[in-house]
Amino acid sequence: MSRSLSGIYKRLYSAFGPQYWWPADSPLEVMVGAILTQNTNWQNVEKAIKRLKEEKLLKLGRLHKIPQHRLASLIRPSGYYNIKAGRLKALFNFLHKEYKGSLKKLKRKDAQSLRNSLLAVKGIGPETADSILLYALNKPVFVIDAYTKRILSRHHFIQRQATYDEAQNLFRKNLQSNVKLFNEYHALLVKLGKEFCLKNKPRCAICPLRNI
DNA sequence: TGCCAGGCCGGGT
DNA sequence: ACCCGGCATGGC
Repeated sequence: MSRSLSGIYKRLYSAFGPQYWWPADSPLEVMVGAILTQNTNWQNVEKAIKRLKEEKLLKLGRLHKIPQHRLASLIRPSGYYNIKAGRLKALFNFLHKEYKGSLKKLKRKDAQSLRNSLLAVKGIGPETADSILLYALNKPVFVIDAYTKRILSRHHFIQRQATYDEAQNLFRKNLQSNVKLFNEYHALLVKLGKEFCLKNKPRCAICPLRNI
């Protein structure tokens, strides 16, 4: 039974319980965090977001106005700060221009066309786009990240070199399309990955999924 | 101490 | 269509 994706979900949920993702106070904060966490430890992202909050800057109007170099210095703890400041600016520009900062207008669009628009923003790739769709806009889209791929491949659900779309299709075809499920499942996979499925530990004797 | 973290882009084959 | 170097800080 655990050798199915829904069985694995049940096992993970039993082991770890709800993860309460995404840790943020607003959809905008989710979007900012989604870019800041690109190839970056979440702890560092928290430091950067804390600095933005201290300056009361987590509002689209303010973020859209501040100079990029100032934004870069504020998000410094998250690493790649010059690159990320540019990517954030591209996102803010998109939100401001296309939707005048209106979350309602954004959410009205269907997931597919929204995904395409997000992917057209420089600095937003498939994982960042899907994180925004799922965790900021509550669209039923499964997020694939490095942990998810590593876990799936180590348990022989996909090849090690499988593409993003291949991994995503696996979930899409084997699970009900459900925002709450996709939210919790991906969060649980990250939790598992951080604790038991590290890059430099190819075999893990105590993985909660070991006997699937 | 060196390795790694909730990716993505641009240039080269 | 892949493959690779670059981007950078902070924790263990």
